[in-house]
Amino acid sequence: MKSNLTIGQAAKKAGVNIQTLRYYEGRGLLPAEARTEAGYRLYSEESVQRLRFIKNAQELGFSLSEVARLLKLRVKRPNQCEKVRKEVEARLEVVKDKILGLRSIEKTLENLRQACKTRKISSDCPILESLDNSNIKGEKHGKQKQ
Amino acid sequence: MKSNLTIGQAAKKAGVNIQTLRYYEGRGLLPAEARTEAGYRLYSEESVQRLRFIKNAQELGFSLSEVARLLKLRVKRPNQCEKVRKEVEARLEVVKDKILGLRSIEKTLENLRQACKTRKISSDCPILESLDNSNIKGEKHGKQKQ
DNA sequence: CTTGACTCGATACCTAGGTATAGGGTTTAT
DNA sequence: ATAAACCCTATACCTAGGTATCGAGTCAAG
Repeated sequence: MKSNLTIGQAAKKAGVNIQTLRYYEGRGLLPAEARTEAGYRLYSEESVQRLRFIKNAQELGFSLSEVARLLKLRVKRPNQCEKVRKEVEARLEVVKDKILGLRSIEKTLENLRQACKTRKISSDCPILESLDNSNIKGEKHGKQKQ
Repeated sequence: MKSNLTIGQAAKKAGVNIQTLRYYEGRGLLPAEARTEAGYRLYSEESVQRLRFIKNAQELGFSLSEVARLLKLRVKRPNQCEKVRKEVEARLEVVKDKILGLRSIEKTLENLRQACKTRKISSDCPILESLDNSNIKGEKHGKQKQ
């Protein structure tokens, strides 16, 4: 189905503000698709899906420009494969780093939950143990000495 | 060790701007600890650890107020256990949701990488398949209105 | 055919999270 | 003992990501 929603309907379906759609269009995150005779924007289901993707990705710590990079990923012509593959690898690394960071927090929280059950006092801040100095992530911007 | 760093040293160690430390202090993310006679702030290793935690957590999509909630988690007195445990559960749920979202993107990217290798054309945007309606969690998106 | 809801583009405004600057005191190395 | 390099508070400014408003056109219902 190619539902052809008005901007208001699309916004409602995606759970965002109308102005946000126009803003995203300006930023190239949402294609400037069809219009009615009168110039009203028309949206498809895919646009709604895109909106939801954008919102979800933002919650995962991606900026709008990072989201744009993710949305651009696709193999349009076979000879571009290598270029796309490289970009996919790069995005994948970022995603995997984030997962590691979250896993680390998750583990700490689970330990803390356990500590709660056994009523063990934690004098210092346990959450600091996750994501600490031993920072999992790439560290390509240089480290510092102690 | 209680290294007692100046604000500049602490900032450098954590890889952030000096003003950021003062800003965080204002927001209650960083304790307003000791000062020298002249009123210079002094920081411990733990403050540096805190700064790094904050920065990492931001990359994972936590706002500063969410970071504050994470940093407050600890069992101070045994009779507060239940309250803490509840908050831990809540944070844990958020973290697990984020992990699911990222896993979904990860999987899609890995499929795409595979598709690259076999030079398979993807006419529509594959990344949209992740995080879509498949958004496992409880739909807290309630708002709009122009 | 009018009225209310909706849309348009353009512009102004807002919040979060910083970053820079000004004016003044402190510490340190020369 | 003086200049460079820090630090202080306070205030101004900046970017990202929207959100609200304005005047004007459009559409659907009565």
